[in-house]
Amino acid sequence: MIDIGFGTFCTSADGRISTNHTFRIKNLIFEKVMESFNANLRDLFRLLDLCKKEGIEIFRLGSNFIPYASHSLFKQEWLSKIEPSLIEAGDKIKQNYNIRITMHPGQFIILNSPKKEVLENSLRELKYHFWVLDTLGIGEDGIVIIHIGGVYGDKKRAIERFINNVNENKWLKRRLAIENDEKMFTAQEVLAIAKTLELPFVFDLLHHKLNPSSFPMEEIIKTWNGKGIPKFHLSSMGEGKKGIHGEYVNFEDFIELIKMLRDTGIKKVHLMIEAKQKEKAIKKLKDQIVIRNR
DNA sequence: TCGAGTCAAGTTCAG
DNA sequence: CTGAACTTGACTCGA
Repeated sequence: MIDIGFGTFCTSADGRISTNHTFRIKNLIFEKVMESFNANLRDLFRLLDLCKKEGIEIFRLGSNFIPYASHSLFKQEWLSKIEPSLIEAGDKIKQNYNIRITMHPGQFIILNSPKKEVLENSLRELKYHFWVLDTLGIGEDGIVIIHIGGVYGDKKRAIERFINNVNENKWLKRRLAIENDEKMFTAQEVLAIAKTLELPFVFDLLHHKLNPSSFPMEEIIKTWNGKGIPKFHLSSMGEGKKGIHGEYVNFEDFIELIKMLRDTGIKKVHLMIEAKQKEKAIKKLKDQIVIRNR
């Protein structure tokens, strides 16, 4: 039997608690940053309490935690004013919670873009993510997950660019993890990149089903060697519209992933449940597992 | 107070 | 050519 630690992200199911408070860029001043940051910090602990209560083992911090922190108009000295609160928060997390914290920046982070500016912006954004996790004192398993990026009409070149850009910015390897996406890069392709760069591979079942390929699951698990408990994304298709995350996870999808994992002999995994109903979706899944095992 | 429209950023593809 | 989708909803305005 595989030991499964479930994970949730950014907000509570009712949407009332969020680590993604923000404001409009035209209103960017230090006071607005602090207002959102303080709300995000307060809600982070509310969410960590919720996770503790629900037995959730992994939490994804929202990328808006410090709004516009990587924007060119954001003054870097503001970060040094925020730093003490983050260090304090990190201590509090270590003392009171046993939870893994990760991040997953948005679709704008593209390390294989042919445009110099896009690459630079992406690196700045990733640097901010690393800084947050480092300042909180989060361990090595606090990964930052991204997709490979665009294809630009030549996938081989696009992959080469990704590999070169990571190799030219070696600091990325400390926390970077890569994920297969639902359109462009299959699990098979991401696995090859992960092996070349020695990056952990976060396998996403829904993306794999929309963009299938064949690969040995043991190889995916091997990419996690020394980088924490192997992490997977699990979600189900929303009703009607394709590609959109559903409210809950279909039990069949859960079973499908577990079947893939079972034969590898892995003992423990983290499953990030990407469902709109967040902690409620986890609860429902756990209930179904209990019923199934009865 | 609430629903609708809008929001920093890239890229792709359905329609 | 446009809008919507991915990461995630949150904010803002006007009725």
